[in-house]
Amino acid sequence: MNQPTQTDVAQRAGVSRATVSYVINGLTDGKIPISDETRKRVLDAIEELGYEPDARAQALSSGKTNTIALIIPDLRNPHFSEFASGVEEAARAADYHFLLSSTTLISDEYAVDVFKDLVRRRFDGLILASHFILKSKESREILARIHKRGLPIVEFSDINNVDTISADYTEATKEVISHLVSLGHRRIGFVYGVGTGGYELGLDRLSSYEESLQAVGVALDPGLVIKCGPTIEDGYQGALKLLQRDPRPTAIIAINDLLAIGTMRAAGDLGMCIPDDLSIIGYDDIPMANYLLPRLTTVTKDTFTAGQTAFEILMARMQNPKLPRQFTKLPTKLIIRESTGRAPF
Amino acid sequence: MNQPTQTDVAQRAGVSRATVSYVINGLTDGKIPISDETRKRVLDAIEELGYEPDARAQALSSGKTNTIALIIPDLRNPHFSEFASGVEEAARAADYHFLLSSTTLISDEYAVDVFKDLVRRRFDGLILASHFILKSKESREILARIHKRGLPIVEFSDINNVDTISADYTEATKEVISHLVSLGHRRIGFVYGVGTGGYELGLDRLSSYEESLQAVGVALDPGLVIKCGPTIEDGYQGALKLLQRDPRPTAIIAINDLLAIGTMRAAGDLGMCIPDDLSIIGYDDIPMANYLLPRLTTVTKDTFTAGQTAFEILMARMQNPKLPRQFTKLPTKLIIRESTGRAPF
DNA sequence: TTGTAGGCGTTATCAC
DNA sequence: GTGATAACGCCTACAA
Repeated sequence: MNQPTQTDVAQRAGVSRATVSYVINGLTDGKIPISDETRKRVLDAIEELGYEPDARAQALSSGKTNTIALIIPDLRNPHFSEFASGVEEAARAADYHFLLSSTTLISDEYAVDVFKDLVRRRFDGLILASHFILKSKESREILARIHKRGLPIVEFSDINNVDTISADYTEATKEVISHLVSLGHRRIGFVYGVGTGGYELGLDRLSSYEESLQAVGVALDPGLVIKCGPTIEDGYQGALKLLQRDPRPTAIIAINDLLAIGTMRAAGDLGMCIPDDLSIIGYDDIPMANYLLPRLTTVTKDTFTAGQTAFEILMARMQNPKLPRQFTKLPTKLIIRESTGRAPF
Repeated sequence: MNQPTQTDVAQRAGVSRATVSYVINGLTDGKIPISDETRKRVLDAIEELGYEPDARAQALSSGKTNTIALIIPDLRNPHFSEFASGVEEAARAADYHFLLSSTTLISDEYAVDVFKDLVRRRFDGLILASHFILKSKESREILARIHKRGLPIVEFSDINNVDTISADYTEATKEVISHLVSLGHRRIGFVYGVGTGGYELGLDRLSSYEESLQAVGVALDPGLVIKCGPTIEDGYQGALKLLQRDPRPTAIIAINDLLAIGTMRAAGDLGMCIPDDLSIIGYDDIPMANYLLPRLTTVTKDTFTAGQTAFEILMARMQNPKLPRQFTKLPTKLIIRESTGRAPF
């Protein structure tokens, strides 16, 4: 691409390069050392040439990249694309460039590549929604290094010594359990996912599940907990296994809505009716959840807003690196819809 | 962020900056003018410092950004995130950086901003899956300008004089219609979306719908065609309207699976059973389509692969700008699942 | 085999 | 008010 440069603009306007630079970003200061006539000539030249400043050169020269990076595990999971949209819009509103990468559910080396690639582009702040990449020693090192250099980071979990934003599922999961128990459920299955590198997702929800169950005096049955992969199909397979046990669970909790959808399908394939034969609950409240047949009971956390919030925390840290470490807990709430009902027997 | 620089590496290894540069990218040539001993010293220094070259400086200096950009309308539509994933993986495999932006379903000015932002970062090639932004005169100008400068572009439609990749829905839509007609349907509704700036999506499918219908001798009824927005909720509302007509359609075609899901929900809310009371067909075959209750009959086009293909076309163009203009038609296919059945009356 | 020097498009610091 | 000039981090002849 051969975009026009400042020099082109300067020539066309018959001024020096520095003057062009002043016109472009000098007016932010109260001091405006440029005559109106000159300024107009420059602006006209910019307009005619379709000049846009080269952000790379600006960054190089000024030391400010004006860029934040976001790493998510999978672009195709609505939960994360929702989150990413929130971050993107907030970043753009604050005039930040936005680099989005997904580690995808491939391999650990892939994640390391993604990380390195990002580091090469340089950025002023990082939002990390991928626990995955922390599994590999190499990426942990990269992360530790940039963190030590003072690069602001907001993380979605609690692994490193950085600002943290996470959903607090404790209360909501307690609600989930008491909702189910009050409907007569006692055998409550749990489906959770494993990502790349064996990192387990939803352990927070799992422990809440166990605690809440014990709190209401229901004995734990390890056979009711299924660990599977992160895709819908994985959820489907996991639920299938769970439902073929005897006695089978009368309700299943899945750690996200995708897995819950797989679970719904599994129930359907076994000829069960939701919620009459089986109650199902997910987490995330993806937009689609409210349009499924039946509408999915789920735990919401307004993921789009979470993305915006993550950016705000990052922004605060970038502006003031000395801020004490921030822990942000997002509120979650059980949304009771149509996929839960009385226990069948 | 204060990453170490080439200079740091050079000092630590006790060599000049140029030598470091050679070690980093000189070995790709057959010519390796560096002694093994020196090379090792340099590589060690890189390792110890955790040095990663600054891609911006590299780009500035070499003139090659090694970056492609992708613009999609909405990150939250599984169809596009699928496509984006395909592009991202292909790009990464080819060692290209990848800039993803979504114009989101907001405003036209927003889209222009996105576009300008991208131009500032400079890139070697562009994949444009957002017709939206072409609606605004300003963005058309930007696009025309960078195109005139010889920047390779692959587009998802046929608007400009660039390489094009698009799905050919003609055959598949013909299949859709004959499938429905053979099941006894005569009143077949059609739900399509309108994006930002009034740009109409799915006009190709609409005209195929009309032609195919006439070809089998079914009279067109404009009242059976509903134009709505692009979200699930829009599809829901649109279908609701359609279904409250008298006589109501016995089948509905939605131009994408999201709208189809909204349609399914609308039917559900009106107490209709799918497919006994109403048949529904979508387009895109998003992963979820095969897990819905009932499984959605849809027209597939392997969107992930489409993303990879788009990148390959772009790559070919970048390597050889003189290539004749490429038109790539993606094959589509009707996948009959459970959401279509005999007409009820 | 290695080092020197100029340039990529900016910004920022000086003089004029 | 405006115009040189030195960085920024890297690449690439060309010289040593």
